[in-house]
Amino acid sequence: MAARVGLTVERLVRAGADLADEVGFDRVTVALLARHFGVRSASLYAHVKGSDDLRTRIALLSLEEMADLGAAALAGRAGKDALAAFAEVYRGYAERHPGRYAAAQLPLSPEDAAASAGPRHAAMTRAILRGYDLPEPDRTHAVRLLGSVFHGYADLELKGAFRHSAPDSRESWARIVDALDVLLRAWPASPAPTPAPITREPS
Amino acid sequence: MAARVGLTVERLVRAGADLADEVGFDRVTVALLARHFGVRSASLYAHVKGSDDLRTRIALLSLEEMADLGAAALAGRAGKDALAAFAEVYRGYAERHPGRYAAAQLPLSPEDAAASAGPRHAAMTRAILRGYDLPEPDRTHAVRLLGSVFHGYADLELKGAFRHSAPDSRESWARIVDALDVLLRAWPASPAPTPAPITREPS
DNA sequence: ACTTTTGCCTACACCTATTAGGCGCAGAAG
DNA sequence: CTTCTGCGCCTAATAGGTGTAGGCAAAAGT
Repeated sequence: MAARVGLTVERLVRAGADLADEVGFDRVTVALLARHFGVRSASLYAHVKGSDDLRTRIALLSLEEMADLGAAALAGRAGKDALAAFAEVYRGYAERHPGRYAAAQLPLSPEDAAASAGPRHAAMTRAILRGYDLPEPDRTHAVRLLGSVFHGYADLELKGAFRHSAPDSRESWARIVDALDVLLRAWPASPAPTPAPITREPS
Repeated sequence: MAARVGLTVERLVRAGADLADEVGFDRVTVALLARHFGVRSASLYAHVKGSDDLRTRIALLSLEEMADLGAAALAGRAGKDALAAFAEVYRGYAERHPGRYAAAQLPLSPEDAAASAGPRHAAMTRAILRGYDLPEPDRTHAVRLLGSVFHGYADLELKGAFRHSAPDSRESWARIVDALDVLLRAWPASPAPTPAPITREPS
């Protein structure tokens, strides 16, 4: 029939990412993607090693896209402005591309992780903190906090955690960014003088 | 052969949760669970509606367990003490029970969500905030922030995001809890009653 | 002891993943 | 313009997971 559809890794990964946004990342399947191209499943194995490889490539693509958006958002901004813009990239990306965002959460092998845009994300978060005045161990703690908030909020929102309760999610997000800005200015100096004994370890 | 193994929903769900902790939540399968009991897959369908039902029940169990631990941790504590204890429940649970923690992230149907321990989690987070002095819309924003940080941090740590970099994750976690305490005390007042025009809407 | 329940089994139909090997169209070589 | 060659997509086939229908025998109720 339609001989030579013209499959390439790039086309497959792109289509796979789109598919993820439509039906959910965990429902992206070699068979489904093959059907989308009007081709048999086996044909994809010439371009992609298999299901895992496909998913990994979609994850890497998503990380790159998000990093590019982040870089664009940070260009020419600093301080709270940069913080808000970067935060909006996360939220916006997760909203517009739920499947890609889910893909970006896929645990990667150390090699893939190192080759991914992950380090760029970390570097950008660090760059945002240049606008605040944090000495070194704290800067890393702050990077981790920001990463947690951005990811945690986007993830919870995606799962609908805020969908059916009172204040609109966008409003909370704006207020949270405000709060983070305040926090980064008032970041508590290194170890508090209270070495309080941790009391319990349940279960 | 071994007639009547004595399957029940509870035993299946419990074993499924343990299995999730061993092999990962997404690798929990009806077939695997059946093998674990030395039984054919079809036999499980008398107790559980299917794969989705099984997963959902594991998710609900995990949410309950976490809520119980949270309640125990909060008993008799207030303020920063309560905050730190609750935070530790999240981190500790995710660390000891990665599969269950992943299960707890499963998106639930509205009915299941309402019947789950999810609302208890929200109520406990709200209770923590009683130790701080936040007026009402802000309290909800703060609940969402805390939820995001707790979940985001646990999730990232589980995926190994902090595993191969400088300061130990536990240290960051302690410092982040400190920072959240500071933030909740210095929470920025709501924006002026003047509905300031939103400046820009990118994209 | 009998009947009823019901727990687990066999058999099947259908889906996805993945491998092995075949055939033909596209572009290069003559 | 023909012929050759390769690679791009195919068919075939295996393995494992989900889920349904119906059977048989052990447990439980009388």
